[in-house]
Amino acid sequence: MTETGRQAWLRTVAADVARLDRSSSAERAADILRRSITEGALPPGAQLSEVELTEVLEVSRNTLREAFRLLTHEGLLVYKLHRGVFVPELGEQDVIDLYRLRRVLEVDVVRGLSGRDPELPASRLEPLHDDVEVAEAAARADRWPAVGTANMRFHEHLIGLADSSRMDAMTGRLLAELRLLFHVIAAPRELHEPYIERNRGLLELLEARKYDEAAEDLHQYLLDSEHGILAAFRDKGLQTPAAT
Amino acid sequence: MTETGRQAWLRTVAADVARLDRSSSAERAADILRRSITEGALPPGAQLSEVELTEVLEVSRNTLREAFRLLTHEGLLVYKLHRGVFVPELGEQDVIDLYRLRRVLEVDVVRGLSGRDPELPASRLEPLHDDVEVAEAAARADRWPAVGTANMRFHEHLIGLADSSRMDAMTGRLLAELRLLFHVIAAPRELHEPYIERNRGLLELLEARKYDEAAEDLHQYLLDSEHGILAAFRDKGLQTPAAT
DNA sequence: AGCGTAGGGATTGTTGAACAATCCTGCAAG
DNA sequence: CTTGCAGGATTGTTCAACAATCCCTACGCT
Repeated sequence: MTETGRQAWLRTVAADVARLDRSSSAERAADILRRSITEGALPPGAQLSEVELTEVLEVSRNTLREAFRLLTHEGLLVYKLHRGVFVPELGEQDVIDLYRLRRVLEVDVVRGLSGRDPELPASRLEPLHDDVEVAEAAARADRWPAVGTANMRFHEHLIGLADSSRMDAMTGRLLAELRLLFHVIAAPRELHEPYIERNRGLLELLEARKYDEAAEDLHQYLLDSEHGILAAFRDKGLQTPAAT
Repeated sequence: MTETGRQAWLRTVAADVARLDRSSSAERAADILRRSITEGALPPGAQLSEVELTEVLEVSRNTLREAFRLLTHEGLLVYKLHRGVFVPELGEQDVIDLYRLRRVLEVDVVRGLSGRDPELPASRLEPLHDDVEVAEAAARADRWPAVGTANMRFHEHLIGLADSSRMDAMTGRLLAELRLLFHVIAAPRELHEPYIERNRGLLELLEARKYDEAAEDLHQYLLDSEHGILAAFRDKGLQTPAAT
């Protein structure tokens, strides 16, 4: 095992320990709900009944409501007063909003890599490398939702290069909302396939330390991705839900 | 915290409880705590005891915990599992992190004003105009914390020009955290005074539709502000608290 | 003395029930 | 067809009790 490989393993273990350490019932319930939402089991617009979920998740209503609050903060649920919690229905306006923020944050991170005092160690790019390979393997197995997950993780790791905890938190939320959008699109292959190759290309630019070029590439990448999602939206005839 | 200091704070809260009759209990409790934190009555690092606050705020522990969650989402409190809630202690690293995000977001908003299809109506700048005048009036009355509040509102309204709900939410949180930092700085006048004039200057550039020039000005503005806060930090000998 | 460890006290985490407030549904009157 | 009004169901809020965990102190060991 290489030295960097060992460090990657240690990071994994440390992450697991941290996950066990923070085991509160509300967060466990939130984890389960988060997966149900991001994997599409709970479609946009669905209502989450309190009594029903207390039975399934085996937690009290108070704890469940705390889990709701956590997910509300992540943008995966919305409260409607005296009516309950729902999986949000995002529209074209949300796509535009989300991608504007993605472009601002991600492009700035890449551009900021050029002026670092200690130059970025090559080992920092390994998680990105792994994500690309996972995506390629999933594509060969025709598992397109897994490709989408790997692509998203690529962008999370990309933001992680900035060493900004607040950027990490914001990105986590943005990508969670983006995942909501993916589930209303019928063609996951057409949606995700082009970006496997583009992620690899971006990674190669980063490895070559051509940061400004990479930033320009990423900017166009995100514009294209936004355009693709908007086009899929219009094909499906989906409209922005009426604001309450 | 000294015993007399704590009692003084408790009296303040009790007065607030008597004055505020409206609104739900959880939000009312959150309102009182928010003011206590942003106005400095609860210093960074202070622990908020549940039983003590239930007595003072006259709510149940569950309701109080609900208020804690609301404030946690705003970045004004942090949870430590099985240890309680604390007012976060921010350090130099947080200043750098917060200002990096402020620069990225605010400068992008201003730069994005140039390419709008319907040009920005002059009326959209009115809130900014009001904020500047409020700050100037507060300065004449030597009310420097109020100057800081008005300056912050100026930047909130600036971000609001982008019509992005997600940027608004992020900015609200960033500025709340920033306010936490102000209270460990002894000289509010030196901290806030220079930016009254700079806000007016920035506003005039916006009114003249010189958006690129305004973006450049704002960029330097935020660099200077960051530098000032970091300098004040080092004068006080404050260090970044150890990460848990 | 120094170190590790077990117990006690205090604090937080979680639960279930109870009650109030609000929304939705269906029906009847105009 | 619209309006108004019960009735039932769901959410909003509170409370008190119990379980789990942490911190601190005192004890025993080397």
